[in-house]
Formats: sequence, structure tokens, C-alpha cells
Amino acid sequence: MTTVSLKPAFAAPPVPADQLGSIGVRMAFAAGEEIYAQDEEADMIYRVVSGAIRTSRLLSDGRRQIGDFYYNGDFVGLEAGPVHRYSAEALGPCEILVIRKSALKLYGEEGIRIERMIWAETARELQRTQEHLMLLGRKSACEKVASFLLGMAGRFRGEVAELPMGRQDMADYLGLTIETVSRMVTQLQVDGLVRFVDNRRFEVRNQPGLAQLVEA
Amino acid sequence: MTTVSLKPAFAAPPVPADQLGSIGVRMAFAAGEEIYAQDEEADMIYRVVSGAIRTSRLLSDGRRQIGDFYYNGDFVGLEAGPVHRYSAEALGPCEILVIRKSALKLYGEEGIRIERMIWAETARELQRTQEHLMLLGRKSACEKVASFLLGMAGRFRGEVAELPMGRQDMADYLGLTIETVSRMVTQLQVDGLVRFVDNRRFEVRNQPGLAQLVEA
DNA sequence: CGTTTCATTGAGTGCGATCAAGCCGTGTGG
DNA sequence: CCACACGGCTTGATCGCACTCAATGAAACG
Repeated sequence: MTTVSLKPAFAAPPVPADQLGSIGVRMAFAAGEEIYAQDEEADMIYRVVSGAIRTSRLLSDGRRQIGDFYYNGDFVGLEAGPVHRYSAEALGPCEILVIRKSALKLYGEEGIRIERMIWAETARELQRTQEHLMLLGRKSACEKVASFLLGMAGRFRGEVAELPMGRQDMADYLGLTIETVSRMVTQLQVDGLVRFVDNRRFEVRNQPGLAQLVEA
Repeated sequence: MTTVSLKPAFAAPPVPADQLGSIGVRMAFAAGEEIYAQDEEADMIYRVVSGAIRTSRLLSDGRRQIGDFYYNGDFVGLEAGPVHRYSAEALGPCEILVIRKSALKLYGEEGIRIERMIWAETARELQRTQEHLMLLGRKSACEKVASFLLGMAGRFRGEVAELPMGRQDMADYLGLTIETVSRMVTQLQVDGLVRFVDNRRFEVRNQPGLAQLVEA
């Protein structure tokens, strides 16, 4: 199973998905399929069981910003005020646990526990978003790509890392164009910092060098 | 009193500060004074009682990103994992209510209520940060400045809006330089969209025009 | 084998950064 | 009251990074 083989490679999820017990409904999505829409009202939260997800937001002229990418164990849709400001789509085939927030109250002690887990994840999500802010506001194209690759590589312990998204998604996450992402990837390879096996698989060749580009 | 005269102009805080009862300690800060430091361990959360705050993060080479600006009623420092990734400083003289998170448990029912308030604010904060992401990643300098001014003007009902921060803070919030901010402000004035009374006070002259630049 | 989709590479442009004056309000001391 | 200095902001000239437009290359698919 894909899910099982990928699991050990990802950063340890705070709580295994199975601890959610019987709460929520498992749903399958195909590549590119929308999980929820921008401006959609939202009482649901979502947890990745297998596969990968992106959240994204469109301006009316087509410019797109990706909020973040999510992998198994991650919660998605936490930010929800009255409506979702970002939509969520499957990067590839994936399974999602859908939980109705208002239903948690019905589950007593178990519901409370999950609610706390959600709050903790919301704070973590805020931290990650703040990191993303610094990246978008104050880093060069090269630093952006280096940060992204280093972060992705961190999910795979020294092995070849696999990108679940294409160049356009990377570009829209980093606030760049695909051409610039491509050029930076090439440059990082020429400099011997990373090596791409193919378009979506790479390994870090010079960890300290990469880390220096990312700095603090 | 400055605080009192400003209060009605700000967006209604979800809960008035006085409902926090006796929990927490009121502290005064001078302009520019640090409320908490980047990488500082943090069990505290903070609430603005009067004045304005900024959160900011520095890279080792001096580049700075401002996370957000906070006004009375706003909670600051919610994101805290083990340490603060951003520091917080007073924009001008201000009063801050400092609350020890771990102490909330001692306050029984009242503590729980405040804890819930904090969680709700965290989700709101996440939403605002996501809005900020889109601004940094996909908007032009002109759109950035227009968005910022429109947002600030929204706190003042049609009257002359007052900026509690200087151009450098605006620039570091928007991911621009002071020169570019200055040029965009000039251009927006030439285009008749806003009018600056002085460096820190302005009014919106063409709301629809501005809103169009900001769009969705 | 052609078609389609996605990534790379190249050439040229432009937006925002950088470097450098100049301006203006404010405060300070003579 | 004026001269001066200082900090914050604006304006100008130039530069360079990342975008745009365009062509090519390389997989994936029917």
C-alpha cells in the first residue's frame, strides 16, 4: 500500500490518524480534485490519511498563491472563519478523513480530546504560515527554492526525496514563476548542492551549503 | 486621552479587555520597546490595552519581515510553540495585559472561558496571516500599498486615518523598500485615490478605485 | 508514432531595489 | 529668534533580479 510505505518517511504526525477512532468519514479524492472551495462555508475540518494536499487561493485575474502543502497526519481547513479563504485540492490520489466540527460536542470526552488536538494544530499551522511569510517577503528566488527543497528533504531521512507537486505548484507556493523555479533548481544542481534524479525526485548533496542559503 | 478617542475607530474587538477580569498583569511600554524577543521562550500571551504593537522577525543579515500590527483588544503572541519566531515591539507608548497561559488553569471556569477566547483569536490570526501571504506572494507594489491603506482606513470610519507606524515598518510589512512605498503613496495621491494630510495621516478619496486595485 | 503535458533554456524587458541627493518638520543651542 | 543638525520622507538616476515571451526538450499517453 502506498500509504504504509510512505508513512515512515514523513515527519512524525503528532497523533496517529487511527486515534481519531470512529469520528469522521473517510473519503477518497482523485488527483487535482477539489476537497473544498474558496469562499465555501465550512464546518468541516479535514485530516490527510494518505496522499498529499495543497491549499490555494486565486485572484480574479488568475494569479494564484498556495498556502501550504499537507501530508499524512496533517489537519487541513483549520483557519476557517465563516468561509474558507483558500480552497484545498488533492495533489494526487488521496484519502481524507472529514470531521464535522459541530459534531465533536456529541462525542463527550473523546470529542474534547480531539478538539484540543485541533487547537494545538492550529497554533502549529500559524507558526508554519509565519515562516512562509518571511520566505515570501524577504527571501531571494534562490533562497526560496533552497528553503523549499531543504524543507522537503527533511521529510525524507537522507534518502531521495520525492516531490508530490509539479513546478507550477512550487512556483505558486514560493511567489515565483515556473521558469524562475526551474532556473534556480538548475543552478543549485550546478553548484553541487542538490541532485535531481528526475523532475520530481532529488537528493541533497551538500546539506551545510543548502542550510547556509536558507540561514536563519 | 488618546486611547479613548481612538477606541471607537477600531474594528470592534471580539471581547472588551475588561472582561478579562483580574487575570493578567497590566504593563506599560515606551515607543520602540521590546515586549518579547525573537527565539525567546514563551508561556505568556499579550493583549493590547492601548497603543499599537508590531511583531517582526530578523534574518541574520538584517532583512526584516513584519508579521502584523496589533491594536487595542488584539491578542499577540498566540503562535508560540516552544519559542517565539517573531519578536514584538511597541510602535508608540502603550499598555499591554500580560497573561501567563499556564496560570489560566488555576482560574477554573473563568480560565476556560479565556482559553476559548484565545483559541478563537488564534484561528482569526491564522486567517489574517493567510491574507498577508497572498499580498506578499502575488501582489504588485502598488496593490500592496493600496491594500494596506485600505485596511488601515477601514479602522477609521470615513474620517482621516492615522498610521501608528513609519514608512520603514510599512515597507517591512509589505515586503518592499521605503523608497518604493513612498513612490506608490505618491502615485496613489496623484491618481486621486488617497490624500495625505501629513506623513502619518490620510483619507481615502476614491474608495471604489482603491478597492479595485485591491480586488479579490 | 503523433499528441499532449510539463520542464528547461534563451533573449529581452520591466518592476522594484539600490545608491545618492534633496526636502521638510522638529528640536536644540546660541 | 535664527542657525544648525538630525531623522524621516521624497525624488531622481541607475542597476539587476525575476518576469515575460518564445522556442526547445523530454516524458507520458493514446
